[in-house]
Amino acid sequence: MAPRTLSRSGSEPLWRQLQHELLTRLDEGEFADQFPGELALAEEYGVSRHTVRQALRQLRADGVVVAERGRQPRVAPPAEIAQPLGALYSLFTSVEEAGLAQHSIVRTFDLRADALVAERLDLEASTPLVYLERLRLAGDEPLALDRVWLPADLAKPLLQADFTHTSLYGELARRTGIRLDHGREEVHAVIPTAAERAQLSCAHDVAAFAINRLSHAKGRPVEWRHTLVRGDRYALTAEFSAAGYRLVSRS
Amino acid sequence: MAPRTLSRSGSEPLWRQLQHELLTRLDEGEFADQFPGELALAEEYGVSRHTVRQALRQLRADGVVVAERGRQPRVAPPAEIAQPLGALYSLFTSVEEAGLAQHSIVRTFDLRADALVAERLDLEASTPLVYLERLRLAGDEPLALDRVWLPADLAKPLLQADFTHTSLYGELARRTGIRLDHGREEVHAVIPTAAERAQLSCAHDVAAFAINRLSHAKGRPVEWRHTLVRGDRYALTAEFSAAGYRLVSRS
DNA sequence: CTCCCTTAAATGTACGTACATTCAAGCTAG
DNA sequence: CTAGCTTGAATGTACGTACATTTAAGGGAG
Repeated sequence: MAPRTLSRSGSEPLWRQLQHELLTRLDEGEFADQFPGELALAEEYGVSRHTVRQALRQLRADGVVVAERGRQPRVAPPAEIAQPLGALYSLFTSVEEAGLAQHSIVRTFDLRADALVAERLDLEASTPLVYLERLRLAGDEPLALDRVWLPADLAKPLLQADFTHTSLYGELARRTGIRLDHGREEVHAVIPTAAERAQLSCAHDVAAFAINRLSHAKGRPVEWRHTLVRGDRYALTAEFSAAGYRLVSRS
Repeated sequence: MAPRTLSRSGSEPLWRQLQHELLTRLDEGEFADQFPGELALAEEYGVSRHTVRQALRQLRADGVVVAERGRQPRVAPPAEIAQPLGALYSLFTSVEEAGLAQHSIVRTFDLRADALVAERLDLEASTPLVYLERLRLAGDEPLALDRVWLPADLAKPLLQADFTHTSLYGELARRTGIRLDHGREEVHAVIPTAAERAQLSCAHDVAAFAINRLSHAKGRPVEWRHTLVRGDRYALTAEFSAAGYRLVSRS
């Protein structure tokens, strides 16, 4: 193994240099099959095991790398369930925990262009987009109206999928390998239009949440979503403390 | 200084025992003025500095204890701004960042009993409560209708305060020393009643957020709050990633 | 009295060692 | 062929040392 060098005279600590080195090599997928052990890294970079442990500490705390006594160290499995956080995730787990069956009615599912959405996805106005419009039911009653746009060059393989029972994020990962890693959402309180009320088959005195979400994968905008949720069937619930703010499923 | 002992035969690592010890002593307020240094702790407990550092690592990462080169180590200032997290905090910082002046009109401010609220606060139905009802304005236009109940035995000193310009949490900390440390809130989408619309002076086609919040301080329920926020003047904005979910002020 | 330098104290970095504990693979005995 | 033992490898814990860096306090020169 070719020994690599770290600057011992620079102002940046050795362990931090090593940490960045490893993050870079991880991003390049170098350790996909196996991650080197502490002693191997210590020898490769010519530093002590103590320094290697300091460099690895944060990577392990962040779950980027998994290490246990006796085990072969490995790169953590790619983020698993962590992606679908947020109000929408909270919504659908809440329904599930309430014991209600969920399924969707696919209203529209095609390729199209939309200048407004394209702009939000940072694309040319005429770029083709995969468009999926679903009515989501929980226990046979409408709960939400869900519209999603994704760039066609990434999401075309999705067109073969049946979204009656499966989740978008699951199919996206399975068919294209794309996993959303971060995003931003806005939650508005609105009064549904007559047309929306009809689709959601809810009374005239019911308000709704309108949730806009822009999600990214590896730095690229990948999903623009607009969801309208009946206000009489759902509430956002959250806990907060010094440790932070966390959405919870209703109990 | 009396040397303290840790179990060297038990299964729990020394550093973890020490960590718990220090947390306990911190809770008892022992280090209010000054926190001992690494060498002092090492000598007091008869362990190496390495072990002390391991024990302190998490306490420092969590911000419980502040340490810097050369400085006297200290216990972190008591949580400062960390308490008022959540949708309401997000709401009012957003308004501030938008450059709008905020003030309140106090509609009601008295002592009363309320069986329903008392139950939520885990109190007897007849327990006297401090009740504060405010109309909150941002830039001279109504933004939210805010109702708060607190146990009178704790919150009586608040009655002397003027809540036209000051925040409840600030006065609570200043006058009673109580700092809320965690809580739970529910955000509903609702259509305001005619009376509420009149108070908020908003159009008939505007929805609203109804936020219920139960806050605790040191394990005791201390605040029940009900806030109605105009949906045309505010949206909840949040970012999410593998690291978690975080409410943000609008940009 | 004030400014600057020295010095002490504290944490940060980095090296070394030793042994304990755990897991997985391989080998051996039955 | 399988069960159980041995062994190697990896991380976890814990000790030690040395020096660098930063801050704050104190003392001395002007």
